Amino acid sequence: MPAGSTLSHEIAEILRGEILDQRYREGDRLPSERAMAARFNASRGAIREAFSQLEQLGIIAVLPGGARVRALSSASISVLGPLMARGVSPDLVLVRQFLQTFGSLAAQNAREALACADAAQMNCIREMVVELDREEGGFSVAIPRWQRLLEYLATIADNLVIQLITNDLKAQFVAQMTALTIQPQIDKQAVAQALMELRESVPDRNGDRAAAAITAFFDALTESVVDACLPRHAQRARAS
Amino acid sequence: MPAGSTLSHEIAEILRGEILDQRYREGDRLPSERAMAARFNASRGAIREAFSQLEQLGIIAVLPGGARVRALSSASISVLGPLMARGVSPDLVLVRQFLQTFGSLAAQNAREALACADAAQMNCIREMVVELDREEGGFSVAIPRWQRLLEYLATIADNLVIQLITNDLKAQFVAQMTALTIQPQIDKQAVAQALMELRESVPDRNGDRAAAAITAFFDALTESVVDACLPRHAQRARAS
DNA sequence: TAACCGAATTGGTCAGACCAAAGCAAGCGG
DNA sequence: CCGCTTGCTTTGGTCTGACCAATTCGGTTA
Repeated sequence: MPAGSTLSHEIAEILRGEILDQRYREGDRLPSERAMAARFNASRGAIREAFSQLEQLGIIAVLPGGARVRALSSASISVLGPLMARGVSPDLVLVRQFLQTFGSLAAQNAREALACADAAQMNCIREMVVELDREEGGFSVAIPRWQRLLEYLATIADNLVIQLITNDLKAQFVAQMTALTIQPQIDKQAVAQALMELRESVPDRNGDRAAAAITAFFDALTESVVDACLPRHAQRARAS
Repeated sequence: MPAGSTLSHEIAEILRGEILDQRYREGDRLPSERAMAARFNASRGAIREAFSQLEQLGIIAVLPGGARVRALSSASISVLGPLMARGVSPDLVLVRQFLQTFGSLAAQNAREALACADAAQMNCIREMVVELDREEGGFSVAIPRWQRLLEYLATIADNLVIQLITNDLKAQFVAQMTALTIQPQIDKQAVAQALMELRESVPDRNGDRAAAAITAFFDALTESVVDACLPRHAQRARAS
């Protein structure tokens, strides 16, 4: 995981940025390994390792005759982080898409969790939902509680596919968000509504309804986060 | 994407299999690069490239002192394919999880698509839904139609995050499924129900309901596929 | 027993070399 | 003038052997 610790990682990082910035267009042939070695004052081995990483990222295809830039749409999730971080501030469209997607997966986790939780786990869920209802503290207090609930639901659902995806997504996204230090003004009414639905759906083991509640929560969260980001974008536009 | 074309890819593939088969336990140190080079009768460079691929896969961490096996839960999505294919037939739990997850993402696409489609696109969607309702042909005719609809919804939603995820998922999964040649007996009543909900929700632009319909479809699909796989598992158990 | 130190090991990088395949341009024949 | 073949050049894939810094590990010492 240490990104820029070794030379080959650093080189890969630089090239990744250049490719995501469209400095090489899709289908273009990258400069040869030897040329890259000369450019970065490195050995061919280091370049090859960097290329190998970019290949795993899905943004280049290295084949005899030259390495070629692939379409962004065929890349791996791991490009999302760099992609979001490309500009001065994260791309709002991507932020929205990320939160919505994350919400869908969380909702699915809830669905599965309610379908397979045992009595003790159901109790625990109910307690966490009640806990969520206590209103003291604002955004910074409520969010960690939601996180705990969602993580617990994920534990119960035990869906490896979702877990692997959210791993990747978190790795790509959390760094961006924590660096933002924004203060979202979340729509309390919408959250209260979602919470009520959640509280009612849990005892009934109504997975679909719980999923809908979590989706509603993420809808509200998405809007608030995007809104909170907007001023920064205006700021950036002014600066440039 | 050529998997076993080069030596380093082949080595990576072998080692990946051994790691996923738990031949090295989590946290274990892998044999050194030099030892691997001796084992595979290859150069250290080739081994290093193979290790680099496994590192990008998230199943090992290579750091000074030795390469260590990481927890499966911290791996990348790309291990799902090899993981499912490990046994003689795909792991049913993973198949179920995969389909459910895929369904969630498809449902989210539908939600977003209905929220942002223009008039022409709405028309197109409506037509495709009607097309779906024509009952001639069985599973093998209906599925491609659903695929087209879902893909079209994905095009309209234009959610890059979901697209990248489904890219990975498809790449991991499709190979497994097509190799199965199973004949799922899908619950026609459930599908009809979902279809009706879909048909009603589209004109209203009711994204939530459309999403629910698609989720319901995938629930039915999941059950039918898993059921269709069961005999094979029994067969496998008998054989071993 | 516990802290310490040094030798062996390990990953990271470099240099130079060879091969097979792909790319390319000049030259040939039509 | 066009099209094809030839042959040179470039490119990726691999190998060898070497050096460095950091980690590991075993034996020694307090």
